Amino acid sequence: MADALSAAAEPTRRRLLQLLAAGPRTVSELAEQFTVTRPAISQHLAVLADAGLVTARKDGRQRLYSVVPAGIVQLRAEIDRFWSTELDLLVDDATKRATTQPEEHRP
Amino acid sequence: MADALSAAAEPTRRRLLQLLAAGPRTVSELAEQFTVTRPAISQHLAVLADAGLVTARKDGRQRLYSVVPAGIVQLRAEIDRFWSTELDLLVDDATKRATTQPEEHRP
DNA sequence: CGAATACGTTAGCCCGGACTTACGCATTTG
DNA sequence: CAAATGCGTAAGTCCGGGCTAACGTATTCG
Repeated sequence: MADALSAAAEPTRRRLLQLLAAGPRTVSELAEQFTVTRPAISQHLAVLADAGLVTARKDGRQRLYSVVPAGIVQLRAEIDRFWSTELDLLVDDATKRATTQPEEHRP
Repeated sequence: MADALSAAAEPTRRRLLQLLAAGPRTVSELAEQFTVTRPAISQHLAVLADAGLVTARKDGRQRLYSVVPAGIVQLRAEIDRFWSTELDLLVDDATKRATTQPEEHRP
């Protein structure tokens, strides 16, 4: 099982996860949203599946892909582990400076 | 300026950002923490700089790299934009099931 | 049964990315 | 000034990732 964050970071797969977050979708439905071919989408889905982020169940001749909640939790954990407290403090600092002290550049 | 999330997702660069979050570091200090060579780290730092996530200032013959708060804010925004409400709900669901309803699998 | 549909899979291409080695440049130090 | 240090950069290698085209497979439908 590959690194969930690396798998999810790729732009096309990022978008796929967003689409699947709204509910299960077939491969064709997903492929419609992109300019690349359907096989390309299938391969991206395979990467996401390998990372434990999505799963598919057969439905007639369709394959219905869904997000795997446990995988999403895992992904969230990876993001949070990356996003250290120090980075949070930097964000707080930056937004505070931008909102309360807009004129701090003096000669 | 490249995609901040794609730039930050790469494992080595992820780690670089974490190290820099703790405070400014020289290239050599950073390179010590990795097995790859110093030029490799320099190149990774260049990618992060291109994405607006880090910056360097000259200090004698050293180059002191620091995190750019505005870039981190931008990165955070990208993550949040990716992390849709639906994904949040899935996480809530999954954790709730795991903590309050551990025995929900019945025939 | 044969055609059509909805896939996954394979093979192959190609480009980019991660890496190393070697070098060049500025700066400090003796 | 010369050596040493701390870098960035250039050149070249290599491998993997994303893509397409073509094919194989299961399922549905006429």
